[in-house]
Amino acid sequence: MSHVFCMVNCNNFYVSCERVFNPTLQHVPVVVLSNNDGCVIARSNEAKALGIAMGEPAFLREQFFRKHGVRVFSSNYALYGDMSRRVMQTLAQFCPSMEVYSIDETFLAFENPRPGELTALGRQMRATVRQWTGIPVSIGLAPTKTLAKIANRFAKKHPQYEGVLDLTAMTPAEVESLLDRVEVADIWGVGRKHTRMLKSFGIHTARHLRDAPADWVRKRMTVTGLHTLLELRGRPCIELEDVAPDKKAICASRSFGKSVTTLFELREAVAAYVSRVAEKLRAQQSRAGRLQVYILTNPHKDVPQYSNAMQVALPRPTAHTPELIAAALGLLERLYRPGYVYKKAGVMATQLEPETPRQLSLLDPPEEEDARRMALMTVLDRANAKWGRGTLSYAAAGLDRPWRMRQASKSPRYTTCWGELPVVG
DNA sequence: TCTGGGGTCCTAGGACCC
DNA sequence: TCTGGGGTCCTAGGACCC
Repeated sequence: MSHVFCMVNCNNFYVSCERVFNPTLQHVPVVVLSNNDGCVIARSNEAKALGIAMGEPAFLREQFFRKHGVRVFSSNYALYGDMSRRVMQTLAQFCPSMEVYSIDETFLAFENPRPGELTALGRQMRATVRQWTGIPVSIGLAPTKTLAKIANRFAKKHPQYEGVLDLTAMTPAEVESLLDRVEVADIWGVGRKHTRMLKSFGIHTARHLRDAPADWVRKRMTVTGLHTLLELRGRPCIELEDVAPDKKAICASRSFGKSVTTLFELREAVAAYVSRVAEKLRAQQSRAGRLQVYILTNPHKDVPQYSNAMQVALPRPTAHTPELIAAALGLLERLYRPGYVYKKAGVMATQLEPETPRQLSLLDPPEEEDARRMALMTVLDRANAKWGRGTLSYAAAGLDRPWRMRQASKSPRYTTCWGELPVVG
């Protein structure tokens, strides 16, 4: 049995989501900013053509945006998350094995396809997603995930492929000349450090890496680098993760929208983040054995710097918000130093373990207390799911939250909020 | 006074991903 | 005024045990 991996990637996903609900954004430069309106994290083709780079700080480009009529949006994750779900549901109809890899990417695995059949199927998938969701996608097919990613890039970048490229339908010589045109930096799994290292040894393209000695790569780039090399040779090492494994760490962190100096404000922020972590723990039916809190000043600014983290083993694994808030605030008291301007705080839960199902009849008193507390958490989660995040929250997390992130240019939550539905007429 | 080896578990740090 | 957030995996090294 052999299968062909398929990578489906949404083109300029966040921008495409904005365009679905706002036709005036077609054919003009559009960018979407990160949380806190910090830097550029999505660009339309027109914005790319203007030379706007991924990750550029937005405040350095404000003049430029105005001058070139660039339409700027804060990120709207309620919208993008919902659109992503629609795209994935559409794709799932074409293939039983699917791994949703990120908000805008998914792998599919086709078993024993007939030669050449997948290009046509890819075209059909692409047209269907476009028609049902409004989102344009590109599709790459190959014998390994790493090669499917490469095929996907070509499908997206070169219009002659009409959005679909199947490496299994090409000759070895054709694949080779394609790998000649891929820089090592653009290979999935090769980052900045390894790029610099490889180039210093004269390895510049995917073909060079494919043909490098395996044991040398193993030594220099660990076993993950070896897997990349083997996958470039067409030997699958990275399997499809059909069922998403439980997360091993869950965190929540944010930069502040305004400067924060007092312990009071930090307490509110940390309590809010830890509430979020607790929700995620319960959503995965896990409890945390350890909790970490960190705070830091703005490393980009020329001000006195302080950054520190502390963690604690919890008395018992828990997903109970008040217990976690108490632990986090205890850590914060010890971390806090007055006299600094804080920019960011974060909370991370680790040593997660599954919430064990309990038999009600066998409860001893402490477990009964535990069950009662978790029942309250369930009520809270249901209310927040139904009426929106933050409907019920702990007072420790603050009310007006002046430290909240900035989102000056957010579009409506067109699809997930009754009050923000687009009006036709 | 000086001297082992083998194994496990945990954490920190680095590299990577989107 | 102003530079994102949330994860994974691998390895080295320390602590501890026999």
